[in-house]
Amino acid sequence: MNSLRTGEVAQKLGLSAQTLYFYERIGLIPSPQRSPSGYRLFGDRDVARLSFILRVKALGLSLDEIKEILLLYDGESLTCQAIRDRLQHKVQELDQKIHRLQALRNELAPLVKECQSFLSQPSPDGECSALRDITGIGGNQDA
Amino acid sequence: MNSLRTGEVAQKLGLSAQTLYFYERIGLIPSPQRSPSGYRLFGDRDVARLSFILRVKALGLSLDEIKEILLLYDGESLTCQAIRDRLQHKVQELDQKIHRLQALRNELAPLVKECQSFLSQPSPDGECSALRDITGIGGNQDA
DNA sequence: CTACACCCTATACTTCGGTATAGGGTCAAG
DNA sequence: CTTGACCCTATACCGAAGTATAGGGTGTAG
Repeated sequence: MNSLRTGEVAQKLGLSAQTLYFYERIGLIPSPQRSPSGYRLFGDRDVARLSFILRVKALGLSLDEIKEILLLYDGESLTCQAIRDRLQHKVQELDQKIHRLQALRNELAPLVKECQSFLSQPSPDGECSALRDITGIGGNQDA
Repeated sequence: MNSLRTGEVAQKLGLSAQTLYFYERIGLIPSPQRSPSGYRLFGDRDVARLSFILRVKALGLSLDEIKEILLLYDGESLTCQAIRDRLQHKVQELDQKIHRLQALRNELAPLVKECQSFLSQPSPDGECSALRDITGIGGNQDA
């Protein structure tokens, strides 16, 4: 039944005290016990819950997603299935995001190359095609 | 010299009027001309500038990055080199982001598989290893 | 003249995950 | 008793890219 104060927990987990207050405020963790003078006293379970939060957060889940998982946990209905569904959903989201970023990258990269080749070997008309592609007009479209 | 009012430009470009005000406020576009009664009148160049903004934004540059490019443009010093530097920087950023997301995905995906195999073929101890991995303890860590 | 669509400004609010600040209380050492 | 480290609450603020709302003016058709 060892209990730690806010600063100690913060230190131990690499958070700031303010972040702990914040997590409490948004309902990610329950209000811990208090000492007679009002200091928070975090028990082992509180610290374990926070560790869990940090572990899952490091996996890339948002605080809201973690909160949802913890609600299941609090209701003792944290099943393998429930976790699986959430993780799978997250993996799908990541896949989508990765694809979108790759598409973007593949659109951008050729433009860089065009610029590069123009710089090393300017075309006769003195216009970089990438610049034209992007601005949609010539070098300076005032006209 | 056809000029469009706010709503018409918004409609044409798929923005809201509020967004146009916003772009003006943050200095992304100059204040357009006004009618005697104070209505904004967007000329061809204004619309072209907005199109450019949207085109580049769709490539994934932030409004700040676009603003920076437009400053060069306004100073008539929008060189191929300047564009190239910015684009290349952006491509590098995208590469980093993609790698981080992929690392995340590769950490998450095996957990989903573990859950899957547990669901189809529960282990004798009745515990899903992924769940154990994530929570750090058993199904319900109160103890 | 009135209704209605459209326009204007200014301000506040949104999401996300906190951080920063102000203003005060508690506790142990010296 | 005072100093200093720690703790508390409440509130405001950050970036990004807008959205929403309030409260008012304009322009035109009936």
